[in-house]
Amino acid sequence: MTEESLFCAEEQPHILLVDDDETFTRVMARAMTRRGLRVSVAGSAEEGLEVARKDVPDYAVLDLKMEGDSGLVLLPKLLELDAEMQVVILTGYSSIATAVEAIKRGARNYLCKPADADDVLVALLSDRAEVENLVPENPISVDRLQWEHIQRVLAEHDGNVSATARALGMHRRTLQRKLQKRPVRR
Amino acid sequence: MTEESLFCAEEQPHILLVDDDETFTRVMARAMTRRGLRVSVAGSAEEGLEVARKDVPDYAVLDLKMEGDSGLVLLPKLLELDAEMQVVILTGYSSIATAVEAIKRGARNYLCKPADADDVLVALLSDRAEVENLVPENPISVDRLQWEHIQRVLAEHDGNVSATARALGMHRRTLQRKLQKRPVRR
DNA sequence: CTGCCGGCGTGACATGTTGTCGCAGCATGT
DNA sequence: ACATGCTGCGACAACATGTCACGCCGGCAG
Repeated sequence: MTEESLFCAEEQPHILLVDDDETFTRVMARAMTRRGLRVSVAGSAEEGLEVARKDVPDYAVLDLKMEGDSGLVLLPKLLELDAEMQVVILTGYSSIATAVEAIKRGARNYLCKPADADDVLVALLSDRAEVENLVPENPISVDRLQWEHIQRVLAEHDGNVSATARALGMHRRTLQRKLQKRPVRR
Repeated sequence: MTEESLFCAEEQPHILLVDDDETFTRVMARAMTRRGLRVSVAGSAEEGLEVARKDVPDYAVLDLKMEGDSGLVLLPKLLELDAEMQVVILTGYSSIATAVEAIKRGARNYLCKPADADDVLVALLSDRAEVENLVPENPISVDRLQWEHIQRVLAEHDGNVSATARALGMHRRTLQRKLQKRPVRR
């Protein structure tokens, strides 16, 4: 995909970016503008909802871990405004548990940072995910497995860190440190 | 959860297990039977579809990586037989991409091996009435999960420590040390 | 209002675990 | 005989964890 405008000016699509990482939204907004979209930006889920209410977007890109509500909370609220809205979740703290939840709540796709504007557009626009050349060659790594398990148990405990640590028989301090780190890929 | 039957005999639910790992299906089938389900087993996606056509199950557990078609191919075909069927994907080769695809194709949930019968039941039944009865569930500890995963991959590589370490992206020395320790309980 | 409790975030430090390198012994195939 | 690959193990620095401790916040009973 090129950086040329993909859309004609008359029907410029409107995309909403919601992320508390300002560097990310600035770069992504610029890239999206260059590709011919009209961009709105919000730094939190609450702000994102406000913006979307005033000017309903066609597309949205949401982060998961933000101050206040997570993108998973915002997602169904956006779809209430417009059930046809195409929403992707884009986060550095990706896990299978949150991916499953995001798709169940109506997300179009789920991406891991780092991802560029083209990745996002493909995720938003591609009609059907290609067939499954996507089954990995190797089994999941132990670190990744641990991350996925922690995320799952954490979700089961509604995000309660202390309860999760108790359930896993692990020290709360240790769990906190693991959660602060980014997930390992593969 | 106990190993007591969760269901009354008159309305014994029917569950289909599809996995080419015979050890897995044997153990899982036994655990499911003990919990009061009627179990069918298939060793491939094609065989699973055949079995399901003759006797449509209420639940299904599908592996991803199998000889022939993947569980992702079987999934929509099963839902054609009965749109109400509750299906989970359970695999050692898990990834966010396949998780997203599985949910889009109508899976109820997506789990990483190793997972036990209780994990599967929770994934199948969560948000339903039955889950209330089996809530006092204790998640497996991270250490135990890691041990079981290592054993699984080790078996897949015929006990080759070096190959296993490579597949898991972990240092051979570290794997050796982990293997010398005894399995953690709980 | 106030004290108590539980959850959350953080610092500090001793101890345990891992990554990394190296070496030697054993099989296997050329 | 040689190359290759797997295994076991010692050593040590880098990193992760368990543990204790403190302060902050929000809910709730007294």
